[in-house]
Amino acid sequence: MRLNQMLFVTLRETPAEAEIPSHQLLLRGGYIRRIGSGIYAYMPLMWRVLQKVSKIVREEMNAKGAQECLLPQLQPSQLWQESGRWDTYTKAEGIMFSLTDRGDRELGLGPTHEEIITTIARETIRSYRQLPLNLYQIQTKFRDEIRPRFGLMRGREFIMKDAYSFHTDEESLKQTYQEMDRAYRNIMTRCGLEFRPVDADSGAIGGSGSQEFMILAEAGEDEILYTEDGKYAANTEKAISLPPDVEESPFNSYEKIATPDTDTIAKLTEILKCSPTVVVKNVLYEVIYDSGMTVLALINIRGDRDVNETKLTNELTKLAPQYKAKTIISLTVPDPTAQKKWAAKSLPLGYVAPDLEDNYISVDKNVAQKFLRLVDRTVVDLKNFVTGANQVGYHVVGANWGENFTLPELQVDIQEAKAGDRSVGDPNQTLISARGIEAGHIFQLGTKYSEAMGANFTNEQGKTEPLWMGCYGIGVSRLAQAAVEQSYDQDGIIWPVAIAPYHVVVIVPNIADTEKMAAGEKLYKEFKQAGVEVLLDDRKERAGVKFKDSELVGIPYRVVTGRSLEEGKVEVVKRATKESQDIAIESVVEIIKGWIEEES
RNA sequence: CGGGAUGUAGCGCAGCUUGGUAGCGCGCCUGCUUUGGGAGCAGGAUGUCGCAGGUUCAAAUCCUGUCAUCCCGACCA
Repeated sequence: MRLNQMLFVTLRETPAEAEIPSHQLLLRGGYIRRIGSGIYAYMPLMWRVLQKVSKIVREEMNAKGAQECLLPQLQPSQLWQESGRWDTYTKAEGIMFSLTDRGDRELGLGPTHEEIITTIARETIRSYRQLPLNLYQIQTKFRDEIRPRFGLMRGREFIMKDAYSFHTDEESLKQTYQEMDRAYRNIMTRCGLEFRPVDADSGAIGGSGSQEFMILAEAGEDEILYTEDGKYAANTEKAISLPPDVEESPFNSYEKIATPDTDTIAKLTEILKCSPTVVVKNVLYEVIYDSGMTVLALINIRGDRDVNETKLTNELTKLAPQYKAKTIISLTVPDPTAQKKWAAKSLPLGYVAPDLEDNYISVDKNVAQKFLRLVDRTVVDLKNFVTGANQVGYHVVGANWGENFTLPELQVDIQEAKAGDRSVGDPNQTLISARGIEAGHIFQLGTKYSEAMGANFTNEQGKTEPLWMGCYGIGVSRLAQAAVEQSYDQDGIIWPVAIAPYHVVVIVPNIADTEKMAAGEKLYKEFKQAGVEVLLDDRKERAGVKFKDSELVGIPYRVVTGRSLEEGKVEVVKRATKESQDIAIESVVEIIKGWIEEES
C-alpha cells in the first residue's frame, strides 16, 4: 500500500482521553478513532492487525477440530428467560443492551452466546454419535459496561472469539478443555505475547473449572498471584493461600477493656500491644438478593486479613435459596445512610462482636430478621482472641469460641490471598503478585445451560441425558491492544511481527529525488512479489516526519532509500532494537523475508 | 450508582475570578525556500464557545437545568 493513497492520519499530541500507553499509541498512530464512550472505529491499519489475530485464532481452533460458524447478535429474550439469565443480565448485572421491537418483542444484543448455541444444540444434537462437537465464531459482542475504559480494553462493543463444546460426559469435556488450553497457549505464543494461565473465578457465566489467560502488563485490571516454581497461578479473586502464622496472644483471661478511639485494627493493636493475627475482625455486609430480600451478613475474619468479595459473593449465592432467591443484586459495606434503612438502633461501629444481637435489625418483611453469620477459616482455631464488645470504646480480650462466643456454623474460605502469603500446595513457596490483562477465559460449564434449556442427547444405552458443555473466549480486540501495552517504547508501538499490520515500510526520504524514488518503487514492487506485506512512504513529507511516523506506527522493518544508495545499498532498521545496517539493494528483499519467516 | 473533574477550531490548551472585537501552539490550504529526525518565511481557511432556559443594554464568562466525556470504586473477553 502506498501511504500517499492511504487514509493515514497520525496525531502528534496525545488525546486527553487516553490514559494508558497502548490506548494513547493506538489513537496517535491512527489505528482507532473513538465514536462514543466505549465505542471505537477500527481504521485500516487496526483492521489488518485484528484480522491477523483472528487468523491465528482460526488456525489454532481449526487445528483442534473446532468448526467456525456465525451466530446472531440480536437475541430473543425468551431464550435468556429459559436459562434464567434475562433478569440477571438486564437488571442485576445490567450488562446486556436490550430493546423492544415494533411487535413489542423483547430482544437483547448479544454479550455472549450460550443461549443461542444451546438452542441450536438441542435442535440438532440427538445422539452420542454426533459428539463431541466444538463450535466457534469470531463476532462483535455488546456489553453495557458501566465504565468503559482504556480504549479497546474495555469497550461496549468489542470483537471476541467464543467457542462452545458439547460432550457426552465430563471426561470428554475435560479432554476438550485441555485441548483448548493448549490452543490458547499456542495463540498467545504465536501472537508474541508474554502471558500466564491462571485459575479463575467463573463469575456469572457459571460452571466449575475455569482458567484465564493473562497478558502480563502493568496497566492490567487484574492482579494475579503465582509461585516462583510456576506450579500455582491464580487470579486474586480466586487465589487461595496460607496466611502468616498466628502470633501468641498476650491475653489468657477473658476481660473487657476500655479501648477508646480504636475503631480500626491498626489503632487497636497499637494500644493493646498485640498482633493483628489474634484479633477477630467483624465486617458487616449488606446483601440484596434478586427476591428483593435484604440480608445483613456478619463476617468474622482475622484482623490482618481482608475479605475477598468475589469469594464472599460465591458463598452468598450458594445460600440464595434460603432467601427464595437465585442470585445477588448487590453486595456492599453499608454506610451510615444505608444502615438507617434497617438498623433498629445505632450500631457499635468499630466495636462489633461476633455475637451482635439480631435485635439491631428493625422489623421489616423485606429484611432478614437474623444476621447471616459467616466465619472465615482464619479465625476458627484462634485462641484467646481480641474482638469488639458491642459497645463503643470497649473491646474484649482473651476470648475463645465455645466459651465466650458461639462459633458460627457456616465456616468458609473468604480471605483474600496476598503477595507474600505461603502457597497452599507447597508452603515453601510464597506468592508473588503481578498485573495482567485478561485476554482469554476457558470454562467447564457442565450441564448448567443444557439442563435449564433442555438440551439433551441419547446415550449409547438409549437413555436421555443433558449435554455436557464447555465455553472458551478470547477477546480479539483486547488482545491486540494488550500486545501494544506489552511492547512499546518512547517513540511508539513495537508490533510483534506476527500481528503487525505490515512487515516492512519502504521510506523514500525525498520523493523529489528521482533516483531514490525509483529505488523505492522498485523495492516496493519486489517486496510485494516476494509476498512481503509492504508500505511505501511516498508522501510529500520531510524525512523526519516519515521516520517518526514509522516508529509510532511500529512496522517491524524499515528500509530507507537514502544516502547509501550511491554505494548500491539501502539502510535497514529493526523497529524493536533500532539496530541499523546497510544492505545491498539486490539482496535486501530476500534477507528481510528471511527475518519475517523466522519471527512469525 | 456513589465520589471527583471537564466540555472553547481536527488535536492540545488559554480566556471565565472582575460580562463588552474568541485567542495560542500543532495540524490543514497556497506560494517560495529547505530536503536524513515531527523545517523556515509569507499569506489563508476553520468556531451555533456541549445543549436549553434565565439574568443583563450586552453572556464563552453569572444563575438554573440538561446532555456528553473522562478519572477513582463494584462488573467482564
